[in-house]
Amino acid sequence: MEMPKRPSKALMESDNTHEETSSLGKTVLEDKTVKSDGDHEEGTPMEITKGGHGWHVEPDLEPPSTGKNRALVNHKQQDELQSAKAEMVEATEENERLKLLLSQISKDYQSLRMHFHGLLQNGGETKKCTDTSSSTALDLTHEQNTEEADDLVSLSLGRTSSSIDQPRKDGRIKKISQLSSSTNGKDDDDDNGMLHGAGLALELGCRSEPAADQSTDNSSGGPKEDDLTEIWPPSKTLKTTRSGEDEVSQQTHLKKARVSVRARCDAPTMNDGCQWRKYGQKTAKGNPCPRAYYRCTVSPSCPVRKQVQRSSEDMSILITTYEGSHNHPLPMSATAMASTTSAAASMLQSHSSTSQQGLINSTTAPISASTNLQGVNFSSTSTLSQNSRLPQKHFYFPNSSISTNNSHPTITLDLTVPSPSHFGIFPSASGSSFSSNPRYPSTSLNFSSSSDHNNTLQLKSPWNNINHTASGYFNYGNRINQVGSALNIGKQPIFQEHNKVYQSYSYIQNQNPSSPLHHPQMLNDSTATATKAITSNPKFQSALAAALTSFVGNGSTSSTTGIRESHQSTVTIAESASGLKLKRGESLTSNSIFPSSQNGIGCASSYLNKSL
DNA sequence: CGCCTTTGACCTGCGC
DNA sequence: GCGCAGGTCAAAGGCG
Repeated sequence: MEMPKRPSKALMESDNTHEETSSLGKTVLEDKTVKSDGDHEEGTPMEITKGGHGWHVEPDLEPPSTGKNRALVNHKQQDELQSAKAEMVEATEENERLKLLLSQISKDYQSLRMHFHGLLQNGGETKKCTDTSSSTALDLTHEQNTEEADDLVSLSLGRTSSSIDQPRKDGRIKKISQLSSSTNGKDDDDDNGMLHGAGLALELGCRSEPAADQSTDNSSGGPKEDDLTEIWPPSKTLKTTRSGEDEVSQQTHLKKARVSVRARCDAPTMNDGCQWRKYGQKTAKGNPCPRAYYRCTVSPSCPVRKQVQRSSEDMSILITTYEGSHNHPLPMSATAMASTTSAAASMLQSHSSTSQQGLINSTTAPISASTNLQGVNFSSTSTLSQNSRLPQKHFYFPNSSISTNNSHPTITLDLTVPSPSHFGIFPSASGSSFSSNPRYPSTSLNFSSSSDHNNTLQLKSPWNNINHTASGYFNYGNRINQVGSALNIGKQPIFQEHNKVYQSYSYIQNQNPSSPLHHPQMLNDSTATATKAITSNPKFQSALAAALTSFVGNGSTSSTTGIRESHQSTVTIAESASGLKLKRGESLTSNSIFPSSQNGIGCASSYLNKSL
C-alpha cells in the first residue's frame, strides 16, 4: 500500500519542483524581459539562470549587443519555456493517470486477494470462515510487513481461532523464523513454548482433498461420516465451540486415519508434548493389557485422541495410536509428534486413495519417492513418486507398514525394531554409533506391520537417527549430541529443538532456496525433514501450498515453489540428520518412578527431566 | 477446589 | 436380531 504512494509522491514533488521552477523562471524571465526592454543593459540572461533553478537560458549565447538581438533571444527563450511548460503539463497529466492506474491496480489486487482467501476458506479451510475478518486483518498486517517478511512463510497450518491470537502478540502472523526459539521473547516466556508450535500442527490431510478423501474414507457408508462427527464427546466445551462444522467434518477425515507408534517404554505413556486426559480404559480382546484412551486437553475442543496399549507380545513395547489433528497451537515439544502423525495420516490418506488403484493393498510394495516423516523417509513407487522432481534416494526399512484392515487406516511407526544397519546414504549414522552404549540398544523408526499383517504396505523408512533407551526414551545418537551441543539441545525437549531447527531451516530455505543445507541446525532437523518430506505426497503438497498461499500475504512469491525447492534439500537434511544423535540419558527409569502420567509425563519427558 | 484417573455402564458398529 | 468388541460416558474417588 505504501509502494504506490511513494513513486507517485516522488513524481509529484518532482513535478511541483518543475512547475515552481518554470513559473519562477518565467517570472524572472519576464522581469528581465521587462528590464531588458527597459534601460538596463545589464539584464543579462545570466540572472535569469540564477532564479531559474536549472532553467538555463544560455547565458553566453549572445553577447549583450543590440536590442534587436535581445528581443530575438527573449522570443526564443519564451518559445522554449512554452514548450517546457507544455511538456510539464503533459508529464503531470501522465503522472495523474499513472497514479489512478496504480491505485486501481492496488484496489483490484486487494479485492482479488480477498476473493482468493474467501475461496480458500470456503473451499475447505476449517474454521477460517469464522475468522475471515481476523485472517484478513492478519493478512493485511502481514502484508504491511512484507518488506521484512518477504522470505518468511507462516506455517500456522493447524491454527484455529486460538492461534489467531498469535499475530496479536507481535503484530503479525508468526513466521517460521520467529518460531525459532530466540526470536520471540514474548513467546519464550512460555516455558512450554505453546505458541511456538502453533504453526506446525499440520492438519493438512483433511484439507488437501476434502472431497476425494471423503469419498474414499466413506466407502463404508455415508452414516459413518455423521457418526464420526458425533463421535466427539458431547462435552460442554465441544458443544460451545462447535461453531465451525467444517472443522469437525474435516477433522473426521483425519480422524479415521491413525498413526500408531510403537516404542519401548516403561512409563505408562510416551510424552509427546501434549497434555492428555485419560477418559477410558478397556481391555481389548487378545491383549491382557488394558487399552487406555486419552483425549487431548490442550484445547477443550481438540479432537485428537490417542490410545495407549502395551503390546501383548512384548510388554515393554508401548503402542501409542494417534487419531485426528490438533486444532490448536501446540507446545513446541508436541509439534513434532503432531506434525508427524498428521503428516503420516495425510500420507496415509493419500495411500488410501491410491488403494483404489490397488496399490495400497499390495504387501511389500517397493517404494521409491522419498518422503520424510520425522526423519523417517517414506518412499513409495506409488503415487508418491509423482513428485519426480525430488531427488530420489532410497532407504529401506523392512518393518514398516500401513494397515488398512479396519475402518481406520493405520500407519505404524515402529521404534522398537533395531536398525538392521544404516544406509549408505548415511555413512556416519553407523550402527556402531548407535550401539556405543550396549545398555541402550539402537533403534530406528520402522514401520512395522500390524499384528494381523493384513493389507500392509512395506515402506522404506529410515529413522536411524533416533534411538531409544532401554526404558523407551527417545534418544538421538551421538552425532546429534555433537552438533546439538552447540544448539543447546538438552535444555528443551528434543522435538521442540527439532522444530526450532526446522523453522530456521525453512526460513533459510525461503531465503536461499538454492543454498546448500549445511547449516549446523539443519543437520539436526529430522523432524522438520520428516514433515517436509511428507509433502512429497502430491496431495499433501497441494494442501500445504494452499495453506501457505492463504497465509502468505504478498503472493508475489510462490509458496509452492518454496516448498518444492525445499524438497530439493530434504534428502540432504535427512542425510545429515540421520546421523544425529542426542546425548544419551544416564538414567534408566522404572515404572515406580513414574507411577502415573497424569500430565502425559512419560518416557520422553522422564528422560529429559533426568537429563536436564 | 479443580483436575485427573478409575471403572462399570452404555452406545455403536459389525459379523453371523 | 443377537452377540461381540471397540469406544465413550459419567459418577466416584484420589491427589495436589
